[in-house]
Amino acid sequence: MPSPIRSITTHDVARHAGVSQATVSLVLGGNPRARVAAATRERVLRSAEALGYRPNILARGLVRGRSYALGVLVPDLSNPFYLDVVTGVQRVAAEAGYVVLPGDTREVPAARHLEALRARQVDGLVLDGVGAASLPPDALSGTEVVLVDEPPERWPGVASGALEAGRLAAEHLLGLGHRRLAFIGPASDVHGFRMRERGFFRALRDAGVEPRSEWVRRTPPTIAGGQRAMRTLLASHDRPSGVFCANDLLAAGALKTALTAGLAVPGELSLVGCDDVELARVLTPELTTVAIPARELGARAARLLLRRLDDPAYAPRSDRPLPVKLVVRGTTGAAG
Amino acid sequence: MPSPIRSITTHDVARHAGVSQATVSLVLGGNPRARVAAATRERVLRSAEALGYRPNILARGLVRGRSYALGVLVPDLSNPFYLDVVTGVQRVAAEAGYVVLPGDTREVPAARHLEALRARQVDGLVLDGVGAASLPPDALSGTEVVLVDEPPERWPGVASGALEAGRLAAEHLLGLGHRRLAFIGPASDVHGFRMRERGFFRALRDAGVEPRSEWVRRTPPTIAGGQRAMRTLLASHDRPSGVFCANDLLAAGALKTALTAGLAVPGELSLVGCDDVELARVLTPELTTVAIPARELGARAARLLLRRLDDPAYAPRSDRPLPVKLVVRGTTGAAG
DNA sequence: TTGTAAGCGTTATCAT
DNA sequence: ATGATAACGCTTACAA
Repeated sequence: MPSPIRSITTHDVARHAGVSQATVSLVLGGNPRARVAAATRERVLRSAEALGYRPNILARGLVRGRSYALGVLVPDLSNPFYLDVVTGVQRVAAEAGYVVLPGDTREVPAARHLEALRARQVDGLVLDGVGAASLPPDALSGTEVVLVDEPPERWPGVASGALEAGRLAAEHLLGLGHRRLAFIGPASDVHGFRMRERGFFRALRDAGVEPRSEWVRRTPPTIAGGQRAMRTLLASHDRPSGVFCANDLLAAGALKTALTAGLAVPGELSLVGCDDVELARVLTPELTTVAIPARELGARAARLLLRRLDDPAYAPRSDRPLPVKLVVRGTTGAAG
Repeated sequence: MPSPIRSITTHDVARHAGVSQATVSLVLGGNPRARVAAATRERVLRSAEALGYRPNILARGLVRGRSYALGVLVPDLSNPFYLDVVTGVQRVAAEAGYVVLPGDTREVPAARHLEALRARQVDGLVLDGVGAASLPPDALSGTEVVLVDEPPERWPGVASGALEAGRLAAEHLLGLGHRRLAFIGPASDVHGFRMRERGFFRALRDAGVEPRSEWVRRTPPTIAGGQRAMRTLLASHDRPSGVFCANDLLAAGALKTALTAGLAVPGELSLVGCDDVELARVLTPELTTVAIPARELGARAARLLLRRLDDPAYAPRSDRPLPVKLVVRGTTGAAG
């Protein structure tokens, strides 16, 4: 049974224009080196217009061996940061005629997403924060892959200055006179988070500040996680005076808990987030954070992926991470 | 030129199993009334497994006249409410083997999205808050459409209790003794917003409270919009004591501005939002709001759409809107 | 310059 | 119960 309302095909246009179906394809297929008489082309174009012809991208894909679809996997689409990455991919992809299928691994494991994307013949994959290394061996074989903020070992990737982000946060807090510094971040081995953490502690050590293990709180990188972690930090009789949170969601949760507990922020506690999502400016006081260019990260990933789709041998020359920037707002102040 | 890495097809499996390609399709196609000898079926299954066969959904779609893809259009994906609606659609769609192509009309107009989705042969469309009525005449023709929170005139739809939401907000504020009530909402003619507004004002009038026109602030339904509107409200020497915001983003912005201006919330100003997105519980004080079941709204829309795909004549019997619920938190208190 | 024909991977209708 | 065979809508040699 054919589709209920059959849409206009090249055959219809051909009949209407009095030419062969192949000629229609030549004219409408956007093939640059298609040589068709101006008069014929005109006629075909007019017929297509008149009938309201729309090419069937699926059929085109079938013969070209391309689906013109890209998969994007992130850990949590409800985190505005990842959503922005996806949006960046989307924008670039759309310009090239690609559609993007976003997926998030909160409820469905990455491997299952990959399975589904593969059945859909996606031409390429962008993976951010899903730990490509710990995936089933050939979950990624046969598809072009670009990684975001992961070590570019087996696959090419784009990166933000995660190490630098951690360092900036540390130096800002140190510069304000803080020495009693805590860190809140996920326990997962997501490379981007690891680097933020490493940058932070490296800067501390460089300044001769030895981190205390009880001030390193591991928790899911969500608002709820931030609240829990801050509750623990406040429960100890020996409180830190400054905290770096591995992302803004954690920071938002931490801030909430601190304020609810009656702490003055930044009077008694300074807080630095990371990402600079819109939420950061809605909080009161506004969140000091490190801005990561999420959209640009996604856009870059998409550009790299699209290039490699055309030329699998293409390797980016500059692996330089995207610049990050400290944004000082209201949650940080001089140490008591 | 075929795709670089040709994947396993039914032909490969057929060769491997020593049967015809058609038989493979019969076994693997999931056709319930396919009668194949148990031994043959077993052999085919084993071969498919061995070769790692994955059906090509695009090819299947081509012959079935289905793409197994659904489009979802919302005004703003960065609004967690709409993201939740999309997530709801996604979950249901995925279970039925459909993929969803989300689009947002912030940068690209709905008509252009529709154009692209149509070229991709999407089987159906879910539209939320994009004003289906004001689209080009045949932008939606030839596709199954389900509307969310719009008047179900030409197309079937699902709805939340938007009218009720406005009423709940009003009655809550009235119950707290507020009489000087303002409203912040978008100027656009998005039906859902209109209903929330109507419900609010209707309840006011029912209570004998006449709304003041200078306390009706129109602004884009975003955080920035909420800030602007609240700034205007505060600038007038005659301030309202309670405000209903058409969504939580507006409320978050309004709260921020009020707090920054030094107002006590809820001491001097009570604030009610709408949607109950996660953000509502991160703010300090936590936002009183009306919970709308966004995910369920999306899930319902998807279920309706999928049903109609199988049976275009199907019309839902119960149009009952999804229940909404007032969630009293910290931004509302008794009138001074 | 244009038309014919093969084929992309699948489903589905036939014969066998 | 299984195997040819003809679509699905398109692209792309190759022939005319």
